[in-house]
Amino acid sequence: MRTRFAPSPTGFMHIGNLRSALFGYLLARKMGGVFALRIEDTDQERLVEGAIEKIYETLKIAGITHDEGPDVGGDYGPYIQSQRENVYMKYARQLLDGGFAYRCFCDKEDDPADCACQNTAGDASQPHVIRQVIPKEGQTAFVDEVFGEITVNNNELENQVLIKSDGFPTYNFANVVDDHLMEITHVMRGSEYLPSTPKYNLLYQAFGWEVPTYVHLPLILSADGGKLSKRRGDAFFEDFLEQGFLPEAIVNYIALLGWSPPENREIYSLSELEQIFSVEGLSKSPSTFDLGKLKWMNGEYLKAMCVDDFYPLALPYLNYDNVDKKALATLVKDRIAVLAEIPEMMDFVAQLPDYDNQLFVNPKNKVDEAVAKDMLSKIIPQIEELTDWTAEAISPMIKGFAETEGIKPAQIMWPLRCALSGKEASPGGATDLLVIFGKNESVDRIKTAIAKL
RNA sequence: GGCCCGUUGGUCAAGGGGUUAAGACACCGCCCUUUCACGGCGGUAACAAGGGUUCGAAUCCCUUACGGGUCACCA
Repeated sequence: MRTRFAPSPTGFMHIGNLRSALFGYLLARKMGGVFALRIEDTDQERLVEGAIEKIYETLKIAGITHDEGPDVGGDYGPYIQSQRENVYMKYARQLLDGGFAYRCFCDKEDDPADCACQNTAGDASQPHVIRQVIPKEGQTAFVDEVFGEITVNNNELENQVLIKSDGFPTYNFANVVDDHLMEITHVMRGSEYLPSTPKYNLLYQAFGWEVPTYVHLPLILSADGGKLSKRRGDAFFEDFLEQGFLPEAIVNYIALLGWSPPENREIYSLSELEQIFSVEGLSKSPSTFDLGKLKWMNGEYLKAMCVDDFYPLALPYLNYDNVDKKALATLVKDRIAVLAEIPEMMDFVAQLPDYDNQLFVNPKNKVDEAVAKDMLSKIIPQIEELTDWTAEAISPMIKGFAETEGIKPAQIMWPLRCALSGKEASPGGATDLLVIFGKNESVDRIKTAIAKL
């Protein structure tokens, strides 16, 4: 049992492609088979420098490891199509000899339907392409594991180009030849290939090769019903990494797009997916990429992490001096869905925002501006006296203050938190913020509040 | 336009002749709470439409509508 991922090195990793890779990988792992990587670089015009390395890198980040490929070797190499040119020519000649293909000397613009090349010998030294002979009549049918039996009339099919005039094979040809030569048993790809699959079947037939099992995957659409696009930043794996999504969360999420697990659960590690994946769970209808749900899932992964693992991830977003960054990370870990939310959530740390006094008004906690001013003024001496600046010491101090003043703890907690953060919402309460800011900064901010009030 | 495929709440989706039609995200409400959040509890919300077949249809068939894919010397 062998599957493959066959991307073109054209730049970034499209989410749809990544999912194809993932499902091919999962199926191979589940069945104890082999997952191969093949680079389809037969379009010389679309080559992008460094794109192959990018593919290796992306798969690695996603945790999708291949057993065979250009970088890791294997018995079916080379795994880069541009290095297999002679292979394709050999098989093209075989088709030529068998009458399954012909040399076509027409211009690109000409309609191959009424081209006479099929019946003339032509001069092989002249520029030309090699086309597949498609029967004019009859039907071609194939069975797809997801979509079932699909039949098309041969007259819908074109005499497609197999070898381009530059000598390189087309995807249509190279794909069939390589899948056979590499003994790929399960072909997984997006459903956009469904309509052209009959042509590939005809090729297999012409060669007398066994047809692989087809597993076509439903498309992934964007929120507006169209395709995922580069412009809106939802098309590429890299886009999401940049936005601070965890690779594990992205992989988990896309696994659930067009596939559903046998049990009623959604959070799965890659290795768990490897255990339970099956083509039965694949659906036919296209699914919409929901950023909101991805965010939720990412948040779940963040919450499940321990602080020590989370800290290095959060560090790039915590550019603050004179504060315990790990304490900040702890505060923020369970409150965000995406790492990129950190700066906005933490902006009050570097600089106290210019807030309105209305901030202090909180009827539920029985706090108004007067109460706030009064309580803050009264607690300052106690704060200044405190020598042990830890949560263990600060918390009882505040509670004790509330007791002697005969107020609810919230009546001092709320003003403190507002004074320290200057925001309606902040990660952590008064105690957390006091600890983080330290005595001097805390007192400064509280005095600022009193002055304003 | 031809051909192919699809259609269960706003989204992901289970269910494939008899179900009060799961669950999740989002949304709303309540509770908890030293804010927000987290967490807990609850709620709104769906079988595209019309015909069949059947004792019985979200499930099977047909038609229509809508959506998508594809018709390259791109993959």
